[in-house]
Amino acid sequence: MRAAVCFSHLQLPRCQIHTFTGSWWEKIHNFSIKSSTIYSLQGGNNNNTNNKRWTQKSLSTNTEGIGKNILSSKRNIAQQIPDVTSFTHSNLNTTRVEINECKSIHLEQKITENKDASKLVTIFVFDIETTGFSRENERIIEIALQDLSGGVNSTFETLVNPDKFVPNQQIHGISTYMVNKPGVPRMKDLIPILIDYVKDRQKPGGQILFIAHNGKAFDVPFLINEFNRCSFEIPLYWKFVDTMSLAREIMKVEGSKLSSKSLQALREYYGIPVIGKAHRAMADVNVLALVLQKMTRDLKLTVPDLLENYAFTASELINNSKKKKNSR
DNA sequence: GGCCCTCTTTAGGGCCTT
Repeated sequence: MRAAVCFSHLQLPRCQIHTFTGSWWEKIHNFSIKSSTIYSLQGGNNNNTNNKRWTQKSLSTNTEGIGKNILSSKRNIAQQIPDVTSFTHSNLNTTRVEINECKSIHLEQKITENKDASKLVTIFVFDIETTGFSRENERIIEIALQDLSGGVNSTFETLVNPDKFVPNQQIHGISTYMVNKPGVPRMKDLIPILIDYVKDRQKPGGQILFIAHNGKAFDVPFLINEFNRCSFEIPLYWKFVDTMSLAREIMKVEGSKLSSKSLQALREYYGIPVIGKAHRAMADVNVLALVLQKMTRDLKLTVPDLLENYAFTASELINNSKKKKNSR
């Protein structure tokens, strides 16, 4: 089994990707707030509001450096950003001050929350290869995960013994001989290892987010079926995001030339070179990690945005499926 | 199978995943 399960050890090509992905959420986060207006208090004693000066900080330009400074320390906001406008407390009526105070609290809280939330979420891009499309009749034959935080052991990939003939070798290049042999783990043996691996990567008190392309319709239901077949349940705290939803949003953007929502079309759209053999799990994971970066940048999405607006759990998927079946 | 779009919603076709 050990021969087949592979954890990364900072091999050069992967390391390059991880270095890139390790910091890109922060860049996305910076981008998302760059057009915000931030109000902060400057000067005076904190107990004497009459001496305080309300300063409006516009972050609308050149965020590459500025945004990083903002995120690195809220206290640095006033020092790093040139004033656009400033006015004293005494020039404002009470209502205006209250509104500004609310804005200040809200925006600074949001920045802090986004930053903290991003740090607490372990994001895995993942992909599976299977013997076919039917989750009932087909089996997983390869799984790959990439923890976007990077670092040692940030990738996990393994072939899986399906105990059946592989009829679609022409798609992924995985033959019956490659997987139906000793040393290749079966799903029931692999699941506990996978759960432990994910748990090990989880930050204290943090969340787990899996991201897959067409995951809602294919990867996640397939995983659910395989877990059930092996008498396991997908942990309740695992959340999933389907990048197909993001691709649809990209297509709606005015002027978008994206004509298809397939992973290959997205790769070409963003000018990402082919990385390894398409339809091998880790190769597709590497591509999706880069595509995800581009899409979230274009849609100005933060990690909290993904969790709030796009994430779903396995149980939610199961319940929705049941409701739809009952309504037919 | 789920989702979206439309010549739709009491439906059907196409895309996407292997």
